[in-house]
Amino acid sequence: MEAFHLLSRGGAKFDKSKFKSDVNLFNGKKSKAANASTSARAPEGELPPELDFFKYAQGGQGKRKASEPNGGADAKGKKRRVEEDEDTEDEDADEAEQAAEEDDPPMPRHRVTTKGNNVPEHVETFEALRERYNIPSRLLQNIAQSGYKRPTGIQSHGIPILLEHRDLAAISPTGTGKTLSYLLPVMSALGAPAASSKSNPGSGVRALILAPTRELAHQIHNECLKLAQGRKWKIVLFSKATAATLADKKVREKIDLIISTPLRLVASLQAGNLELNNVRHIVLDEADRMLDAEFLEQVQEVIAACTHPEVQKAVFSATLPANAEKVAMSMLRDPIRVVVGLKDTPLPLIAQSLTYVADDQSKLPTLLQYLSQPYNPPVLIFVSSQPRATSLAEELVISGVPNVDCLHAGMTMKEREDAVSRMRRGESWVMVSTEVMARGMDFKGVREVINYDFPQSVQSYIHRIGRTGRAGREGKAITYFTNEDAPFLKTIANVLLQSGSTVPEWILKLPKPSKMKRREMGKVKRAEAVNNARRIGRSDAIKKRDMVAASKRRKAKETQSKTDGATSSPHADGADGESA
DNA sequence: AAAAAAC
Repeated sequence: MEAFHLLSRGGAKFDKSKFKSDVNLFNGKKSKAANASTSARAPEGELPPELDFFKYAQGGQGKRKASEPNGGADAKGKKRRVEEDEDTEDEDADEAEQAAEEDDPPMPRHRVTTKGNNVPEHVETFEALRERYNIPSRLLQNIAQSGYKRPTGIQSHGIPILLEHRDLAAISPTGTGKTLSYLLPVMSALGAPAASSKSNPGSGVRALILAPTRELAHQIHNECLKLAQGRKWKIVLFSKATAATLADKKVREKIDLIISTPLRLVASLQAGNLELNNVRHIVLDEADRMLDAEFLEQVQEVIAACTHPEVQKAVFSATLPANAEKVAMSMLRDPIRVVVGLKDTPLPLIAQSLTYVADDQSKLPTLLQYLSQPYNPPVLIFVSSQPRATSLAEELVISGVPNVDCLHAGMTMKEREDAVSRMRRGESWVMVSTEVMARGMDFKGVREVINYDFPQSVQSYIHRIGRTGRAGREGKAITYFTNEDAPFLKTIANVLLQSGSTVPEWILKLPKPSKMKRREMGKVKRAEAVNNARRIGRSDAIKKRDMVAASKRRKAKETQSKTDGATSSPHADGADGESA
């Protein structure tokens, strides 16, 4: 483990300034290319995709099915719909300068469709919001300072809806500024800080934002702090530590806004340490994820605790499958539904491809080969489990790949945070991760995503590759597939087609496997997974290292009673614990 | 259809 950290961080190898200039070079080139392709495509009018678009957008649900047939038929460039989007959702606090230097990529507009009663008119500029809704000018200032210039599609439509206190289901592609779409209205409605109105018993937590991972909650919190500059609101990123302070009622009464993962909040509710009866705004980010089986109960419990009659609810996501949408709509009151671009379709800005790799063993050589040639760092690599993330990262380090990092939820909070910061600072060239990183995370610099392990759903695919191509930048996504992935290959291939990437003929000719067949193959896959898929490569080097580590641990245990906290790397055992 | 994440 220590070897891993040393190697991957290896000071000598990492030449930051060089990296930076590479990045700049890339940016310059790319934005020109993006401009060119935009202007080339848009004016030509590409009728077929446009027509397709309207068909789907107006039809509402079930588009995926409808799209499959012609996806196969007209193939290729045809399916490339209008360029959409983009905005400037930026990231994180420490990224302000980076944003400044990268400046504005082209911002093609998305088609937007809305459905619902009395839909408020959209705005073209942030200034228009002040005229119409009288939102605090300090907030507008902070928005400008954070580098936001023009509202994106979801912002110009979603913000007025939320400012008029309507419930909203918003579907907008990855990297198109959803975060600001809900933060601005919520913060605009927040009013005076709870701490300042002691006489008012109706203060306390007035807004709640729920996200599926700690990392995403943290990122939202950062964004929130930027918008809140100059105000005295107490904006809390919920964690074990902050939850512990809530035993004191005075502390919780001063909170204005909470950003949290659901379970954390449920724990505090059940402990009787939190009142949500004055919450006026609830936002579910990554809504389809928040409403799937594992989270639904928790989310419902939180929502049930928000008993104020005027509570406004909003759900946001880049994907919203029909069943999730049903659940979402049933929670909302007289909702408005806004769809930007094509539902469940990635951005055309992302150049996607599929790579055949026969079987699991063939993946590592393929990846090493890829990384031995010039690529655009940072690359984000997705695998299907924590142990696979750990061992793939180790294999890469051992193979001499520079600046390799790893991030999964089995790591300690500190390790996770450190990994994210390295990523944000541009120090990671190759980041190996699990689904934790698949949703919402906004690393502007990510130019390439590799699905080392095949994604388990269309939604997962869309979100994973959506880590690149953000805010109008171009991106590249490669997906490895093995024979075992065959049953799900065609579904993903159709997603590629829909978003303007090309797919080899033979894949399109694959029959759609029957449900039974899929189930059968699923079984085989699972059985094999149990047998061999925990670790990636199992090189001799790693085996040896593991044995050494194991014996060290044994020794450490024996002497533990004496030396206790003195071990140099308490976290190493945890992260490496699965090595058995 | 299934793992990851949430604590």
